[in-house]
Amino acid sequence: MFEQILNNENNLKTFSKGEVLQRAGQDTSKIFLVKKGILRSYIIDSKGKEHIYMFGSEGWIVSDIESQTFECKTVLFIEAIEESEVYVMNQMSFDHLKEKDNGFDAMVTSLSKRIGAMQRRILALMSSSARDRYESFLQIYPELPSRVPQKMIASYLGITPQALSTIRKKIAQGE
Amino acid sequence: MFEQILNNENNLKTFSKGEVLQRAGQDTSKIFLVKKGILRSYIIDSKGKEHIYMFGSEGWIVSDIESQTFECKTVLFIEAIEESEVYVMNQMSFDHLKEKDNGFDAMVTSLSKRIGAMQRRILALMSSSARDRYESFLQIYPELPSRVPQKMIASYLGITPQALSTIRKKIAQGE
DNA sequence: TTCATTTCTTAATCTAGATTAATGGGTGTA
DNA sequence: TACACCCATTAATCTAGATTAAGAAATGAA
Repeated sequence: MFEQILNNENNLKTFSKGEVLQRAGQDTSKIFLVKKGILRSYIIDSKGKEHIYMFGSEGWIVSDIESQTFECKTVLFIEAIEESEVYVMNQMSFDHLKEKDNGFDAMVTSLSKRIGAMQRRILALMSSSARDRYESFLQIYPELPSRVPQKMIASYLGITPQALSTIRKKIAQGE
Repeated sequence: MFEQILNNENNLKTFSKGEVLQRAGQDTSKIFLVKKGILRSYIIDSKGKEHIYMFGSEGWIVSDIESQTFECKTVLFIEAIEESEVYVMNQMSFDHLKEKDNGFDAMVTSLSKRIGAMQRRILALMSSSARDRYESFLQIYPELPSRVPQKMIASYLGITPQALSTIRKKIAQGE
């Protein structure tokens, strides 16, 4: 959606597997638009445990929107899971996008879609079992399991790798 | 934020306590801006259990943004917890808002704020205990406990009323 | 290739919160 | 006043998933 507007090579950067694009505690969050590869954003809780907030593959925007909107320190880490090509913007160049043709419209649509996805996630976390969440995850992101290690999928689902392993086993055996 | 733009009496309606403004399974979601009172939106899961997705008091917009954006059937119920005065819009009159002065800008800001709140909620559901979530709830919404029954707060936190009751007891006794 | 590191699996035990059930307190109504 | 209904509390039991620990399989580096 923003690709055409953005498609210049100025701010296109390549990150290698495992490279951290942003850490928690920074003053402002940059905005990352994934051209190729996969990013993950996550928090580290008081016990030192990682919880994946979202994956972003081709076409997705990854950013700490909360810290950006409220101008407080970032809470999310952002890291490349694969070698990735990413457009890197700061808040200023992002604001610039709005002024362009249809920039606002594209932004409202993009934000609304994200809210829709988050709504589903919140409702699922509150009302579905880990297994049900895993099965919807497979339907919504069929390509991710082959690109993302299972322990990260577990972290996204809000469970431990061990729990995911037993769920997978039960599914493999006749349900 | 939208109040000035919207402040005409045409679409202002009053709903009494317990009245349902919208049910799941409808074709389109209306958009409700709360002038006075409190609404709640919730799903009913496959076991018939309610899960509160959000509360909306004065100044909040309550709507099923997902169904609206993707033009699919509504999944959320919306109900008045108190007698409430609410501006009722459909998608068309909402689109109209964008065209007005600063309409787009206000919308992007409003959507970003909501995403920030949802981000916190998702991370809390994944990484915090029920008690921690209750304590942050009290900080963020200090006025709600006096206006909303506890079983609804429990439903918002994703726990049972019984569990909330024991948490409250422990907090009341020296932590 | 070998060795080291990380990931995945399996199993035993533990725990936060669900479920079930019973009791007492409020509130509205007749 | 009494009755019905809803809400909050307390307690006993149950369970999904966490924790801990150990071994197997995959990955990567030299």
